[in-house]
Amino acid sequence: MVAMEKTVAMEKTVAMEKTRAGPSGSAKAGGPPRVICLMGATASGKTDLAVALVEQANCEIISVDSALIYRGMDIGTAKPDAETLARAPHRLIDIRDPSEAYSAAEFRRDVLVQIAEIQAAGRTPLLVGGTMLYFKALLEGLAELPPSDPMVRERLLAEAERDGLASLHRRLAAIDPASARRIHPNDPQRLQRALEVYEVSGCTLTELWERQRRDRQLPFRPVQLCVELRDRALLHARIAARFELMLELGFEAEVRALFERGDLHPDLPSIRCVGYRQMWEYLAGDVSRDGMIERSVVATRQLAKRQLTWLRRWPDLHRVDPQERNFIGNVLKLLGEHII
RNA sequence: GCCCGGAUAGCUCAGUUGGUAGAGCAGAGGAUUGAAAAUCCUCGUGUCGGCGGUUCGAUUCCGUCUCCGGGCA
Repeated sequence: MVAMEKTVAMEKTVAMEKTRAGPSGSAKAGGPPRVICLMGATASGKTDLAVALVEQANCEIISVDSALIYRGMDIGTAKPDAETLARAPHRLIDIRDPSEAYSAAEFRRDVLVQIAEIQAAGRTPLLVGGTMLYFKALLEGLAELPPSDPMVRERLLAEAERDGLASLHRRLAAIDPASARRIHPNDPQRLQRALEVYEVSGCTLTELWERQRRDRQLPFRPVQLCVELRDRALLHARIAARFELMLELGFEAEVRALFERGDLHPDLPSIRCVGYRQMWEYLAGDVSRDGMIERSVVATRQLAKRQLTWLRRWPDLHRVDPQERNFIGNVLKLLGEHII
């Protein structure tokens, strides 16, 4: 009887790990330490909540955001201001120059180091952000693949321009039919990546994915929270208001400084960020100021929508709405059940 | 007041030699493995401004009214 219970409990644990280690069960005694994952669409109030948590619990923030990594990109990324950062320091912000690239794999490597450091100091890591692929890379791992290769990418891009995307897709179908079936012929980025992996490693993406270990144990157990405004119209209103505020805070001058550096261009991941891309077009004289504002707000709404698509089917998520009364108190209570 | 244009999807507009209409954008849903704030996929019934007339049939032609531009007084 006792043995059976033990077996059931073990199976439960294994199942939990497979589904990204859900927060069910008591976390206080034993087991790997907790980390808090705080997710949510842009402009839904993640930062405010994170700062409040830092002030009321023994935790330390790590940013999970592909735009906050860039130095000199502060206003348009809604990076917390200096005063906020002094109160609630964020790790993994300002770690790249806008001319540089970053990746989910680099994030995974970096974030594991930061988590270990915070835990060694006796605190709970508080991961906050909206880059859902980064959260996924951390929680589920990535296959061992070669990093991107700028030379190969350039060659593939030239090939696509010369012979068309269909040609790339045909070539992929010949070497890796499974990937070709999965990747839409109009998706230049994934087509390029699949071919790049093959050219660099000699192995197909499909082969390398199959070698991926899915039963990896995380060195922590996540409590996953999602800040979600249930009213979409309210989210849209907040997005529009926030962009106006960014303009008042000097967003145009911020992008102009990048524009005038001379070494940056609109194909860079940094300049493709929401708002920066549109302000760049305005500075280049391609759209009017009103057009820039409209397109920036639209792009932000579309970003939020894509984030919500990730979140909608995300497992083991505690959803909290900043509109509810005693919002922070409720979150603290929820976390208290798992951590404190 | 007169003349000329407009009025069609949330927006900008195309179109129907008379058989009740379709693009782009927006929006919604989805995908997402080293660019991810990226990249890609799917989704289009709307008194065709109102009223009347001609017609088997009008969003289309005619009349009239309303509104919006522009011009002339």
